[in-house]
Amino acid sequence: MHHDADDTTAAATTTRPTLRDVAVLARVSPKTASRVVNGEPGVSPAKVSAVQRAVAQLKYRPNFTASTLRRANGRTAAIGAVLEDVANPFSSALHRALEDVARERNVMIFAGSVDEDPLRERALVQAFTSRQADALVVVPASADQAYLGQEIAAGTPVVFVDRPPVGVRADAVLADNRAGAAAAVHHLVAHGHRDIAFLGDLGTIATAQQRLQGYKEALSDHGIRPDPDHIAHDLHTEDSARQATLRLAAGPKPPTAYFTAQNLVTIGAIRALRELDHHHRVALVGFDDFPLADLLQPAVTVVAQDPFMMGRLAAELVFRRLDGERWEPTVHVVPTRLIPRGSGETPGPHASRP
Amino acid sequence: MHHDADDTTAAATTTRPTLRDVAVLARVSPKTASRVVNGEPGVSPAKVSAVQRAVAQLKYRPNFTASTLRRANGRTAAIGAVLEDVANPFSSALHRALEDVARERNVMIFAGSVDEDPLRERALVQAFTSRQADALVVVPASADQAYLGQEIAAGTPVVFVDRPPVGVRADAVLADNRAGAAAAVHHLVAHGHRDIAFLGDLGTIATAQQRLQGYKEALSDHGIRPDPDHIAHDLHTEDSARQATLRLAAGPKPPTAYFTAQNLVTIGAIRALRELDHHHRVALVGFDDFPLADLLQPAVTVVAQDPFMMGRLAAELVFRRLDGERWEPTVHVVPTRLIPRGSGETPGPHASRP
DNA sequence: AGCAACATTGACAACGTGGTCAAACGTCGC
DNA sequence: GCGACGTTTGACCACGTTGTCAATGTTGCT
Repeated sequence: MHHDADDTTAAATTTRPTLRDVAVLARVSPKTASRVVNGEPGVSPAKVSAVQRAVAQLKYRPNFTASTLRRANGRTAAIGAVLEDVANPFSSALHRALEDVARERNVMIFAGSVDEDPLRERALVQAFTSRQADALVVVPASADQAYLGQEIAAGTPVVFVDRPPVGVRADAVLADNRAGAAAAVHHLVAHGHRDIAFLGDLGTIATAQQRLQGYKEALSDHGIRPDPDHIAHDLHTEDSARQATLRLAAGPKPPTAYFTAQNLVTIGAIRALRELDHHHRVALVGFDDFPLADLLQPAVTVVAQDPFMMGRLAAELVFRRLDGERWEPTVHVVPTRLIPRGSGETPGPHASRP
Repeated sequence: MHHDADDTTAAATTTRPTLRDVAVLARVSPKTASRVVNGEPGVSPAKVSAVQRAVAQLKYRPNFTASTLRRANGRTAAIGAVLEDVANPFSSALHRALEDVARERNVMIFAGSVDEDPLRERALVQAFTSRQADALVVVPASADQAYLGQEIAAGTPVVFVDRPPVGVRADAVLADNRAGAAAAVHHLVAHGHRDIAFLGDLGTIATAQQRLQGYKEALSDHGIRPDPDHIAHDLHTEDSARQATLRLAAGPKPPTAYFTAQNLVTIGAIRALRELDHHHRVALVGFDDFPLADLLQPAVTVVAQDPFMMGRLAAELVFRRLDGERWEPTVHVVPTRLIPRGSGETPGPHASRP
């Protein structure tokens, strides 16, 4: 007997029963016990039930990690998600979408927050790979992900989400940031605005750059030269966005419209406009939708991404690769959708019908 | 040589290098390679650097799961979080707090969503334990968690969060639902309300029951008999809350104030009151804070929980147990805080100063 | 020189499981 | 009664790693 036979009161620290214990109790070999536990055919009914009784009696649960070590494919049925911040709505929607697809295949998710720290990104990737995650889904924060090259070469599916890979070839699922930003600007111009401010996240983030590019291109489509004084970068918190907005609004020639290129930036700008009581005369379009945007006054016009769709797509790419499908790394662009709700339709000085 | 020597182009499917490969390349025994990788003392500088060179050349990464299997304590440095829904703000704040504490100890988090499905809860617990999670943090959805008894007896720390354990003794971190709900009702009464509706989540959820209890107790403290027609249960979506609110407001004697006992319920009620244009004459206090509550008009008075604190506390309990500390299972109650913002201060018919 | 004390190293086994393969058993046909 | 065949079973080892312990090499001391 491996365990102290103490059926009534559990000992202070009982060690978990193993397949050996089951085998001993059922008077079969460990291998036969293994067969029964895994439902393999070719075991006599008598032994099957003996093993099942032993399993029930000992409350045996297989050690999946040990089994992984031994099994042919070596899959851990876990995938790692390297996210920006598990608590932010975009990341957590992504996370949930991954989970929903993974759940169908009994695959679990490891998730971690990077907080835009490249070192943290590497640490997480390292932690997930050393735990033998079957695949990685990464929202990169670093400038270069060449360090992932060996993982990808070793056959681990890696899918980038929201931001393209740099220094390595891999699948990517990206929002159409340029087009979305351009759509926002076209929308504002169509409502009579020409002095449109750009408030953006950290310049190091690829999506921030693309949104700025879309903004500039759309302006130039209308023959408008962007005013450098109306462009604010590196706003990574609500409050820095708020202060930038206050600064712009207090300037010599305040913008009549704002394109806020990220979630928190949008909210910070709204706070500032409220404080100034400008929120009903200045237009605003935000990039990325957020809960309750439709309940604010005015309701907030946004360029919505679809994080849920992006996560689902990323997960599907992961599983197709895990299923053995092969293809050249591809970028999948998920379109954005402009949702007019009010704040983006405030007429500007050049509105056709004033 | 274990690997095909192909340094320039990676083969289609290279197998990951193992400690054996490192040892062979460095011309040492696997054990010595292991010592170097783990920074153990007592290895000559020459071999240390030989092994380090081999590690770098092969880009060797330890297989943490194999190491776990062999090591004395058998820790996987991962804990499982059984949450309501990784994408909802309460769960994801909890998740983030767990991560922040765990990160200091290089422990990763497995997270999964239960969606109030008891079967899913068991499946997740099973998945985490079969992957040898060192500990579990559980927001239970089932009626009875006796099935966790063996895990706890086997020494796996299990901490319940938000909802108390049933059928098993374990640490729990709970919000003070009763007191919080009572505070909301006292607040509304103090502002002149007596017809206060209760809108609650699924009656199966312990917190919903406790909030209802706090509501009733507070009313009776003021000598008010709760009106059964003003109590609505089992509102688990925004829209069901919205419809319930519309129903109540259309009733013969509509309430002058609402206590909405959960996040989505609060938002659904707000939508309904907006539709009816009652939002400025009816009072509302919600249980659980949410982003932008202060930006709505009126800003929403809430009884705020502190999910971040709850997660942090739960994680600390987990790690103290993992560090070998022992104590009787304890319930930790985290206080709530009423944040007056406007919607809860709308004066009622019995306001002292009309 | 001789021996003890210490530092370094590797052989071996084991963690819990499953793949491989041969042994043991029964069954059938002739 | 014998060989061929199919079914059931377990012995053995390996997955990648590390704990144990003995073997080897080195140093210092008398």
